[in-house]
Order: sequence, then C-alpha cells, then structure tokens
Amino acid sequence: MPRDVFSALADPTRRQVLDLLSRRERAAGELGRAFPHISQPGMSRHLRVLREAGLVRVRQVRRHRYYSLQTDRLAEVDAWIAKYRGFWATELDSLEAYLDARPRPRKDRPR
Amino acid sequence: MPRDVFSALADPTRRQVLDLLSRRERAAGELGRAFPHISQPGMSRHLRVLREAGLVRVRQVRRHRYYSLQTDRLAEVDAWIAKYRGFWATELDSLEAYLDARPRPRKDRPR
DNA sequence: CCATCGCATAACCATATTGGTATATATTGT
DNA sequence: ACAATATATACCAATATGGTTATGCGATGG
Repeated sequence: MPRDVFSALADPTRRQVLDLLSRRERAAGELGRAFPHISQPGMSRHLRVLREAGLVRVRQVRRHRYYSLQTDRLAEVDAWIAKYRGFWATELDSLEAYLDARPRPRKDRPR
Repeated sequence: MPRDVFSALADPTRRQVLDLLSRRERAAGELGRAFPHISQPGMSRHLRVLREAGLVRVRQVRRHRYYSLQTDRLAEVDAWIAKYRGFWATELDSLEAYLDARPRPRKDRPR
C-alpha cells in the first residue's frame, strides 16, 4: 500500500540508506551490513517502507535483490520545500519585511 | 528538547501549518480554527512539535501567541534533498545508464 | 477581585512504529 | 534431494504518536 514519503524519510536509518543508494545500487544484505546495530529483518523492513513509499526500486538478480533509488517521490518533497526556498535564499530570515510588503489579507473573520 | 526536523515534517497537518505560516504569521487560535477537525489542545501540541524542531518561533503579544516560520531548519532539509536534485534534473530517471557506466561493484564475497 | 480569553499542559487511550527472534520462501550449489 | 544463501514475513514487546477531555495559568476587562 502507498506510504507517505515524508514519514518514510522521518527515520534517520532510512535516510542513510538513501544516501548509500545515491552513489550506487546495493543488495539488501550489503545495506544491512552497513548498519551493524540493526538486524537483518530490521533492515528488510526499512527497505519495505522505502519500497512502499516509492523511494526505491528492486531488481532481482540470482539470489540477490538490488535496491536502487527512485527519485520521483523525492522530487515531490523537493517541490514542497521549494515553496520555502525563497525565504533563506533572500536572507529574509526575520520574515517581517516580507510580510509587511504584502497586501495584508485580513484574516480576522473565520469564514 | 530538540526534535528531529524530518519527524516534525512527517505529519501532514504540521506541513499545512507551515504552509499557512509561509504567508504570514498567525496566532495559535487562528491556526487552530484553520483545522476544525482538530481540537485546540491537539493543535497546541502540533505547535509544540514544530517549536521543538525549531521550525517556528513564537512571539507573545498581549493574550496572543503569534507563530511565524523559522527557516533555518528547513534549509537543512533542503540541503539534504539537494544531494539528490541532480538525479531528476538530468532526466536520469531510469538510473540504469548511470549504474551501467560504473565498474560493477562485484558484491559476491561478503568480506 | 473575578470572570473570561487564549493557550499550554496533564492524563488518558487507541493505534502505529520499531526492533527483536523465529520462521518461511526462493534460489543456488553439491 | 539437501544444505546453504539471501531476503522476506510472522509474531511479539516496547515505545512513540496523535487525538480527546479536563485542567492550569498568565493576561485582560469589568
């Protein structure tokens, strides 16, 4: 079933897995060995979450399952963040000037 | 205590709150009324998570607590995603060509 | 002062998530 | 056919999360 991409990224281990995959594809066991404090089934389930979120693909070759990055969904996250990029790009960290420059939408009445 | 920014972003309601704040600062109650299906304490706790993640600031004016965006941490998330931006930017969605151009990691022997 | 507003916290509950051990399944080597 | 390899699933305990109601508390208005 489809998973929320943001939730999938909420786990630091899963983000690190994606970091590894960003360099090259890797077999499940190879990924598991990169995180010695996590058991094999533990890693397998992290990979499942990433699969269900559409963040990775699997390709079976002989006995191995090679995971690789699927970037479409990451692009969605990037699109979400893009809305905010202007804030720090323009050094407008205090926000105040930006807000004051707007036409004051008048948000007093609830609906 | 410090919160993980990615976990804070994992909740859709909290992302919508940030979307609202990206336009202008808002009082807590104003934010609450924007989500009629969530109780006042519910929203208050979402705001706490956002505070602890450093994603918002609060400014108290008379009886109201005005929340506004704090973009530093979002910039961190953006920096993380930036590493992947090249993937979809270069139309290399299938990844295969990219991987095949590499020297075959030969991952048969465990260690 | 006292009531009320605006919001946070506390206490509680249901569900989700994460991690572990044990086990299943599929593929390959002998 | 059998053992070994590679990975996934089942099951369970511990904790985290998100929501609700009840309550606390500072600030304000009468």
